[in-house]
Amino acid sequence: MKISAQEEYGLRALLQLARAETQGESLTLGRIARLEGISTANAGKLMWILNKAGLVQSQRGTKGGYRLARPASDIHLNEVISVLDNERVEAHCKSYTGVLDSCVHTGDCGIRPVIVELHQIVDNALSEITLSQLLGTEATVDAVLHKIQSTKPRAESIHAQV
Amino acid sequence: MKISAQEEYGLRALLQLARAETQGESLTLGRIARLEGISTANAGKLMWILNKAGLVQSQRGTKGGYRLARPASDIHLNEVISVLDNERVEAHCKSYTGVLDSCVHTGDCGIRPVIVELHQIVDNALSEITLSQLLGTEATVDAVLHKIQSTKPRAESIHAQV
DNA sequence: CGCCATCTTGACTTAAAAGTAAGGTTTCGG
DNA sequence: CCGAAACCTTACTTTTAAGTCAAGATGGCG
Repeated sequence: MKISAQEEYGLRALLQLARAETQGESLTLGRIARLEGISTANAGKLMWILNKAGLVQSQRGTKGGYRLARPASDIHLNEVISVLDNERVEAHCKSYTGVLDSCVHTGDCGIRPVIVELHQIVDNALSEITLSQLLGTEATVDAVLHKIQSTKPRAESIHAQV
Repeated sequence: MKISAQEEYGLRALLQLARAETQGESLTLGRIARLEGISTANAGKLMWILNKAGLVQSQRGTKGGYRLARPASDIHLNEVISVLDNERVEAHCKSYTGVLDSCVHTGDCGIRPVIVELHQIVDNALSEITLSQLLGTEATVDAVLHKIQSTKPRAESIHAQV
């Protein structure tokens, strides 16, 4: 049970956009990538998904970039996670045929209800948080960029462990 | 944000063991594999992890098999998930150096607290469920096995989608 | 003792996610 | 109308998780 890389980067990217929005700015891919600490190619893929899902709007050409498609106060985290949750696979039981309730364990499976409930709990918790609510503790785009630039490079492949 | 295959199979395997326990039985790898609809090789790997973590006890040789290391009423789902959560990677931010609080976004990152809180919510929810609580709605081992055997084979690679 | 059933262990293969690269398209500004 | 800035799209590579295989170790039972 963990958050995927796309989910985490997507949340943070949207938060950066929300922050930029308060200053009437949009953010280019390169800028988002630097803010996130990922490659522009990777950021491009991410933003394309968010764009397709209608969470952000893109503007091509000079002076282009991304901005939120809706007010930050109207974007709830559960929607973001839902969009980025890779293919939304939620159960792995190989005895499941793809048709709801047609798992051979149906009726005998005490685990599936737990998974469903778990998903609802997470969704409820995230649905109560909007991007604008997270803005309070955030620094400005420029401050973050400056901090990142003044930090020495490090390996890309290190993951946070708890 | 999804449950991994190991987590799901592990939960169900432990539930099968809890059910067997009520009849004073232990379960062999082959039996667990059939109950789960996975290969014995895969089940072996899974059970070895649970064994190493002290959740189950194994007995080799004739009349061997697995049984719960503790009463089902004493095994909470959060412990199971924790053991099976692959390497327990919980954040993907590549600007994170592996030392707690040393992410370049620290202090500017509004997302990490959300992830931490989310994890706690899930853990709390799971910590209130024990294996024995799930037993109520379960059929007997024999009933499940019979049902599985009477079901036609199907592709292994189909995943549940919601 | 010796054999069989069973778990153990590590190496290997396959499948999925993450990340990269490159060429194409659109827009703006001169 | 041209060129640079910026996004779009597809294909490819790398990494990680999932699943398989086979040889080894262990315990029970005749």
